[in-house]
Amino acid sequence: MGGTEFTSTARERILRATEELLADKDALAISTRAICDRAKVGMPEIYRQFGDKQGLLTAVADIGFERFLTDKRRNPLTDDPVADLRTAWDSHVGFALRNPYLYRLMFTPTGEAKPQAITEAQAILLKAVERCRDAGRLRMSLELAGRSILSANVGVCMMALSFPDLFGDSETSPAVRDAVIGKVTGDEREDTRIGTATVLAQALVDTLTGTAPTSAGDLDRLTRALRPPGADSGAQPEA
Amino acid sequence: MGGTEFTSTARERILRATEELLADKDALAISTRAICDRAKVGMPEIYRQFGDKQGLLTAVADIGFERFLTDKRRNPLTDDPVADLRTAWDSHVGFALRNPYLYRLMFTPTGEAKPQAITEAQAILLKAVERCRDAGRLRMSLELAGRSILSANVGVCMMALSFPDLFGDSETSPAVRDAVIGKVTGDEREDTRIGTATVLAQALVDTLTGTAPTSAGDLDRLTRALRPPGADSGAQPEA
DNA sequence: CCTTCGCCGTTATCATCGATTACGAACTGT
DNA sequence: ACAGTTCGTAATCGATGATAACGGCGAAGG
Repeated sequence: MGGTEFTSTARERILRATEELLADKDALAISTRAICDRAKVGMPEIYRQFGDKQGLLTAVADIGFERFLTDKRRNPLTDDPVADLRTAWDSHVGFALRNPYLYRLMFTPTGEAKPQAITEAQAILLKAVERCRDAGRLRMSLELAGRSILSANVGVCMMALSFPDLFGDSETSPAVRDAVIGKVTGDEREDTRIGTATVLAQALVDTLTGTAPTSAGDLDRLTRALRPPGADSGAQPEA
Repeated sequence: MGGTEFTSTARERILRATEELLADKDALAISTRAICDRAKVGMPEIYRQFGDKQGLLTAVADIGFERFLTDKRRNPLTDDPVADLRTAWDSHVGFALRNPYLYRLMFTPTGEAKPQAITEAQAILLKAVERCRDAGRLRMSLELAGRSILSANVGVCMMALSFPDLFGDSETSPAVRDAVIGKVTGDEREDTRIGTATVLAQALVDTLTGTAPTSAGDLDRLTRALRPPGADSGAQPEA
C-alpha cells in the first residue's frame, strides 16, 4: 500500500483514454463520449473530475509535459554543456514527431487554458543553459537564451508537424539548432580562430618589440591554424 | 463572375464577417450562425460557397496570407539584402502580433485543411534569400535557408502568442532573428574580426621577415579592432 | 444491525453547432 | 410573358458539450 495501489481510479482511466485517443486524432476532434466509452465511465465523471473538457485537456497536456521532461532527463550529461544543449534540442524534436497531437495540445493551447508545466520545461532548459554559462560559453542572459532556444525549437517542430511535405525534412532542425545554440553559446570554431589570431598577433607584436621573441616554428604553426577549415579545396572569401 | 464589381457579393460578405469575428476570438470558437448573422446571409450560403466550415476557414487563411504578403511587399528593398531579411522578419512578427487569431489559423491548420498560400510566402522569402546569395552572403542552399528562417520566425510568433507572459518580451525575436540570419548569411562581425586578425598577422609576419614593414600605429589600430565587441562596455546594437 | 450520509454510476435531457433539405421569392435571359 | 437559375428562409437532423435527476453502494455513526 506504499505509494500507488492497484489504482484504476476513474480519473486515471479518463486521462489514459484521452491520451490513447490523442495518438490518432487532434484534441478538438475527440468527443467526450468517445473518451467516456473507452474509459468505461459516465459522462458526468469528466465534469466531476476536471470541470470541463478544457480542464481535462490541460491535465493531459500537463501529463504530456511530464513525459516530455522524463524523456529529456534520460539524456546523460556529458562534459560538453553545449553538446548537451544540442541533444536536448534533438530530444525535443523527437518527442514532437512521435506525439504530434499531444505536442500541439501542449504548445498551442486554445483559449485561456495554458498548461503550467511549460514553466518546468523552461526551468529544465535553463539548467542546461546555466551549465553553459558556468563553462564560460554564454553570450547573453540565461532567460533570453532559454527563450530563444525554446522558441526556435518549437517553431521547427510546429512547421514540421503542420506542413510535413514542406518542412518535414531532416536538415532544417539541425540548421536552426546550430544557428541558435551557436549564437547563444558562441560558435566554438569562430572563437577558436579569433583566439588563435589574437595569440598570433600578440606573439608577433611581442617579437617585434623585442619583449618576448617567438620561434619561427611556433609562428608557422599559428598561421596554419588560422586558415579557414575548408581552405584547401573550394573558393574562400579573401581576408 | 470574373471581375470584382462594386456590389458586395455574398461570398465577400461572408469572408469579411469571418475576418471581423476572427479579430476577437479563435477560429474554432466562431459559429457559422454568428458568421451568417453578421454577413446577412443564410446558413446554406456558406456551404454553397465554401463546401464546409473548413473550406471557409481555409479561404480566410488564404486571404490572410495575401495581407501578410502585401505587408511584406510594402518594405522597400535596400542595397543590404541581409538587412532586408531582418526587416522581413520583423514585419512577420508584427503581423502575427496584430492578427493573433488569423495568424494561428494560417500557420497551425487543423486537420487536413492546409492553406496553400504558405508556399507563396516561402517563395517571397526565397526571393529575399536569393538576393543574399547573389551578394555572396549565403552559407547554405536557398531552400534550407528559407525553411530555417521561416521555422524560427513562426516559432517566435507562436510562443509569443500562446504564452505572452513568458515569451511576449521584445528581446527574444531579435535574438533568434540575428542568430538564424547570421548563421544563414554569415555573421559579418565575426568575419570582420577574423579578417582583421588575418590582416594583422600577415602584416606582422611581413614586418618580421623584412618584406614590408608596418608602422606601429597601424599595428596598434588593428590590435584594438580585434578585441571582442562587448569587452569594454555593454553590448551595443550594430549600426 | 440499522440508519444516514456521501460518493459514484446510469439515464435522460438541454442548448448549441455543423450541415442539409425543402420551398418560395426574385432576378435573368429569351 | 415565361422558364430556369439564383438566392434567401425556415425547418430539420445528427453530434457534441454540459447538467440535472435518480438510484445504488459502501463507509461512518448510533
